[in-house]
Amino acid sequence: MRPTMRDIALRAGVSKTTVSFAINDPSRISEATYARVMAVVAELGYVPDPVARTLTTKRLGALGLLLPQPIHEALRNPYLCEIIRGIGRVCEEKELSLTMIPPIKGRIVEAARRAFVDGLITVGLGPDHEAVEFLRKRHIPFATIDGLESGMAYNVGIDDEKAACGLMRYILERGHRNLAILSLMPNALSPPEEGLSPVRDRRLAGFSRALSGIGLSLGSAGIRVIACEASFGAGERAISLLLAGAREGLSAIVAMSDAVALGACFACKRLGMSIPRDMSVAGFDDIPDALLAEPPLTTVRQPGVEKGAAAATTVLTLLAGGRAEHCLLETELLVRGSVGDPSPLGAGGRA
Amino acid sequence: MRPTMRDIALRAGVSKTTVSFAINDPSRISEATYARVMAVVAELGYVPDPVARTLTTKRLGALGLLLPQPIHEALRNPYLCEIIRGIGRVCEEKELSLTMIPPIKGRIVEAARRAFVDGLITVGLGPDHEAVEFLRKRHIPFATIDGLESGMAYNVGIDDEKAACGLMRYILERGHRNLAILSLMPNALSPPEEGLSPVRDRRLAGFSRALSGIGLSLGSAGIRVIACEASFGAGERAISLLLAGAREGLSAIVAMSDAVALGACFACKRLGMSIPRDMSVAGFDDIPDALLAEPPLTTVRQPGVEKGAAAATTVLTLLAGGRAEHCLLETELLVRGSVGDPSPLGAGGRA
DNA sequence: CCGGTTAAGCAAATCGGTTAACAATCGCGG
DNA sequence: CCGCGATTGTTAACCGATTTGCTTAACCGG
Repeated sequence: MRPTMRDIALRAGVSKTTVSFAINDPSRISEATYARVMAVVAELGYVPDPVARTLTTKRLGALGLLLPQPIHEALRNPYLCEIIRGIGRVCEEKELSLTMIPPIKGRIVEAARRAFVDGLITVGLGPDHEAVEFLRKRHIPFATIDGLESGMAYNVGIDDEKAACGLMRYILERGHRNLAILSLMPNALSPPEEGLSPVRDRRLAGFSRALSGIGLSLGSAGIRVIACEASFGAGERAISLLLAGAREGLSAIVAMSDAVALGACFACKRLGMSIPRDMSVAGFDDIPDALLAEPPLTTVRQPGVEKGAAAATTVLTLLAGGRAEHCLLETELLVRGSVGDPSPLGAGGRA
Repeated sequence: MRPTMRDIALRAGVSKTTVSFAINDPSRISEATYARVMAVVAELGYVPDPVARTLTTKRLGALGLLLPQPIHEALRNPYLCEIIRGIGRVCEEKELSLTMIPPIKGRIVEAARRAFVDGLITVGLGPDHEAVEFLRKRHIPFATIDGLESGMAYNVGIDDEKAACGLMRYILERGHRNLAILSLMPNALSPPEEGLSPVRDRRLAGFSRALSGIGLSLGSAGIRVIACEASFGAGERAISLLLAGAREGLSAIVAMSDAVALGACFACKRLGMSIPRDMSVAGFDDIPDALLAEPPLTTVRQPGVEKGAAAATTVLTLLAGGRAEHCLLETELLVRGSVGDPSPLGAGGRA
């Protein structure tokens, strides 16, 4: 069995306290004793049990990320990876580890309960989500990413409404009137009580505002809103399915995530279409692949890494007893090659 | 402050023991008492402290992944993401969380020390790595991925030598004689004592064997071996640098990872070359992007997700006291579009 | 009415550390 | 040679749970 402090103390002929001092504060004991204790420590290969230590110090040395989906799916989402990388960068600096906490039995709050961490970060959860409520009640330091700004939780995000509106305006300015909007799922794995995605709602609102600028709405003819999981595969399937039916003049696809948009591109290409000649596609996030795609994807850049880093910093501030605040990051419309003019083909197909 | 078991006991007018029973084994107490206790539990929002519980139960409910690099860099590596996804899938099933543990002060073993986990998984560490030795000494259940098969640790991997040899044979059969091999760094962040990468060494051995089949070696004229971090950016830089000098007849680039290969492709394209007409590129791993690239990347598929899952399963087996064994997974040469015949241009340049 | 089960609840030990409070020893100035 | 502070080490309480025995009371058949 693994040696404990008692074993060391016994073998070195000192008390547990002395061993503890040798390890945590050598200045408290004589050099000779220190040497003797450490010799035994080395001999038995003793390492203090981090768990036991935690009981009194109250520090685990870990930050937790409450994932909205199973790890297996979450890491397929490049945008989420960016966020994790940002959190990781901060953890790195503070010598913390990062625990990814998937929902248990589909419930995030259940996962939050058993978390072995000093602080938590959530993604996509509004202030009335049961998990957020739980964290507040338990006074666990935490920050939300892509949640809602409220008195209930410190949030890190962007102005989704404005960004989405800007993107849609651009699409409309290019002349597109016949669109498929690939929205997000309410929440990948959510039973109703898990609450809806604040991000999705605000982006839809942004789209809506842009549309209303030219007298259209999300319900207008020619505007389809399709809920779609945030993954390449989901985007591909959604568009394949859509185009398998009548194309009905569709000239542009606007997705709420780049992963979905790239999936859509893939589906289009497989059907022999050329982008942006036969179909325009726009995304959201600016994941690394967006730039590498051919043509490079027109999208809204949002700083994923910075989001993660800001959230982690917020949690650490809270942990240190400091006063935190909401954080709103900048976005930018990146006009690249995937959006063109409405194709004559598309227009023709409509008739 | 967060309520403890004592608080509940006091308020419910029972002993701590009774509260513990109410939570862990209600059958041990009367229904009336159970109800009373749980009412107080609900009222105060009590949740047992997982850390304290662990002290006696010895189960943390978490698996740890010892990363060879900081999280920030590690997650940029799609292949590593695949591995993590595989581990995640297993964690999911067992309701465990997954802790990503970056090196501390550049030392993996230091990170292993403070890990709050039931079992660990390492990536790319040989049996003589100090971290692996530490884990053995401490009898922590663990498995290595891409390590070496040995009596010291259960390993999950592929036959790197054979796979690399197969890939190189194919390249040589297509007629290429003037190559750049993008090898891996000894280890992204390793001081010498961190040990070299077993994977790299065996793949080089495989390349070497294939080359020797036609009378060449890694040291022959026309064969360059360039160490390169396992990332898109590193591959891009390495090739940009290489091609900035004289091209010297180079007709093919063989990388040890797809990320690097894709970076190399990008660099080539930016210089106006067409793949595979002007330059052939082959990778290793078969990450999702490999198939999506244009042209799709010729590569060696190795099952990243399965690797992770197998390693996690191994650790769980060990944890349950069972007997584990090494796991050697299958690879497959995927001939796609990125490798062609040596270009006349390349051949000409050599003169 | 009695001995023997069973059920319900509790006190105390334990897990492996940290830390406050205190005791013993030493050195040194006065 | 006394007394005081600094140095070194120890004892014991504590962190928040689990778990082993033990006690008490209720119940049951004979």
